This record gives sequence, C-alpha cells and structure tokens, in this order.
Amino acid sequence: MITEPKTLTSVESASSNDKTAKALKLWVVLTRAYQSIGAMVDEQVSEHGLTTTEFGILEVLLHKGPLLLGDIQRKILVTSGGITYLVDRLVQKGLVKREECPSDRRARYAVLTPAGDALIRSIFPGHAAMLASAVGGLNADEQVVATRLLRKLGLAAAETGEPTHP
Amino acid sequence: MITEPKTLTSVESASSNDKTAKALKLWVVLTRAYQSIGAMVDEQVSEHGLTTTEFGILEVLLHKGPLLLGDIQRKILVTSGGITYLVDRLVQKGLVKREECPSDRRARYAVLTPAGDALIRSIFPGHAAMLASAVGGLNADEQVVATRLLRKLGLAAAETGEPTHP
DNA sequence: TCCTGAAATCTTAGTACTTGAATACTTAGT
DNA sequence: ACTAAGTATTCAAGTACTAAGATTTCAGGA
Repeated sequence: MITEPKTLTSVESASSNDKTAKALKLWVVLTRAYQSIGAMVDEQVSEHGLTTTEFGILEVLLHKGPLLLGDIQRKILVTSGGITYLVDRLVQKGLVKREECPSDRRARYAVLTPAGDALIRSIFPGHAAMLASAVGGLNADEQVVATRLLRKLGLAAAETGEPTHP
Repeated sequence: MITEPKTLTSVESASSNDKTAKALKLWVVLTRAYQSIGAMVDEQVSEHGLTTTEFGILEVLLHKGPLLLGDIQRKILVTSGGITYLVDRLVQKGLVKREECPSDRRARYAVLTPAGDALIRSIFPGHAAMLASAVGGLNADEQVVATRLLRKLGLAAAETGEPTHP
C-alpha cells in the first residue's frame, strides 16, 4: 500500500471530504429507502381512492381522536392553505367533518365521520402488514437500531433547519 | 407488576402487533428524517433558482458525465414525459444541451453547458456542507451504521415492491 | 374599553410536476 | 422484409400541493 504525501491543507480537505462524502452517501440511501417504501405506500392507499397525505390525516384522526386543523397541519407538515384544501377534499368524500371549537371560535375540529372511521379501520391493518413486510429486510434488532438513529437524525436536522426564535 | 392472562390467539396477535408497531415506528421516523433534511435541501437549491429535481439532474451530470435521457429518467425516477419537460427547462435556462447519440439515433445525451457546469460546481460544495451539518446529529460511527442499515432497507424494499419479471 | 399584535383558517393564483395517449423514428429479431 | 419493441417528444388535462395575503377571532395591556 502506498499513500500519497499530503500537505497540511490537503489533509484537512481530505478529512472534510470524507465527512461530506459520508453525509452525501447517507442522504442518498435515506432518499432511496424513503422512495422505495413510499412508492409502496402510495400504491396501496391509492387502491382505496386516497392519497398518502389524505391517508395520513385519517390515520392521525383514528389514533388521536378529533384534532384542530392547525394540530393536524403541524403533524403532517403542510401549509395552512394545504390543510384547508385537504380537509375540504375529505369532507367532499364524506370521510371527515368539521366541528366548531367551543373555546376558540377561530378554530375548527376535524372529526372522522362513521364512513371515514370505517374506511381507515378497514385499511389500516393491511397498511401495517405491508409496512412490516417492506421493512422486513432488516431484522428486529436492526429495526430498533435504525429507528433510534433515524429519530436522532430527524430531530437534530429539524433543529438545524429551523434556527431558534429571536 | 401484573400481567394480564392471554389466550393463545391474543399472544400471537400481540407478537404480530409488536412487529407491525416496530415497522410503523420505523416508517414514521424515516419519513420525518427525510422531510426535515429534504426541506433544507429544497430551500438551499431554490436560492439558486432550481428545483430539487433540476438540481438532481445537474448533480448526476456533473458526477457521471453526459447521460442518455432514459438513464437520467431511471436515476431520478420521473416519467418519460417528465424527463423531456425537465431537460427542456434546463435547456431554456442555458444549463444543459442535448447531443445526438452516435450509436443509437433514437437516443439523446444531456450534457452540461459551461454555464451549467459552472453553476453546479459553485452550488455543490455548499450543498455538501449543508448536508454534513444536517446529519451532524449523528457521529461518524452512527452515520456509517445508519447508512448500512438504510441501504439494506432500501434494497430489500425495492425488491419487495417490484415483483420479479415474468 | 379600546387597541394592537398574533393566531386560526380560508381564498386566490400559481408551480411542478404526473398521467395517458398519440407520434415519429430507430433498432433488433426472425 | 416484416414485426415488435425501445427512445424520445408532444400535448392536453389533471393533481397536489405552495405562497402570499385576506378575514375573523382572541389575548393582553394602556
């Protein structure tokens, strides 16, 4: 093995290159994994006439109960206009209805209708099973490790991206 | 600690619940991590007047050299109409040009223009540095582990999702 | 009480694509 | 030569949003 002689600056830049190379690689595989699984989710929920975002709203309403639009918005990460538009669509499909908030007349709750409740309950088990199979390339221990690292990664990135308030 | 008595079926379903619960959690944190970092990427490339998809095309052309449109299409996962549309936009911006393929006259290469080459070279270091900072919540060892697990996850999911050809 | 700033939602206009189908041309197999 | 399949393009229509701003309501202080 022959290593090339390096000046100090080239050593520094090599070390920085290694850091950024690792970061780029991590971003690439993160993107690929997300796209692969995301495509499967898209396909499955579209069979039930829903987009993934719509499915996400029904899912969160199923598990958390009625929520203010703003709370849903923050949970699924869309703009304020987006949540209005999405809930409108779900209302048109008869899956969700709006209800007044007694303590704040600006705010509205989104609530599952019986049809919406029935639909999400009928879809959810298959969705969970599909995800279990999609992540089956990792064994249980690996899944736990991956979950821990991704949570840490996501939280740190969210902080970096969103500089602290003034 | 008191544990409830369980029938055999409820034990089985509890074990299955654990499996799907782990899968769901993994999918959630994967999505969050992707969205957090993706938002930062979007913001940075939009400062240079590019969409993330356009940036992805310039990036792959920088690192792989001229590519057939179909190759780019498969790499960035858009439709055939989409790649024509995207390359058209980059041509209009003067960043890319099309060139004939001598060995197959149906096909066209996309090639960076000097302006496109200069642009992507000027953007890329900042992009890489931003990503390095975005994934800085994980130390070097954790990044390596995360990369290995995500690669494995993505490859396995891609196989599950895309059943083998007939 | 009245004002001011901020929060919650809604409205409007626009963007970045996708879908799907039709077209033109080229290559490869028989 | 004929046929089937691959590559790119065009085009119309549609989708799933975002961005920016308007509207209504609330909360707290002068």
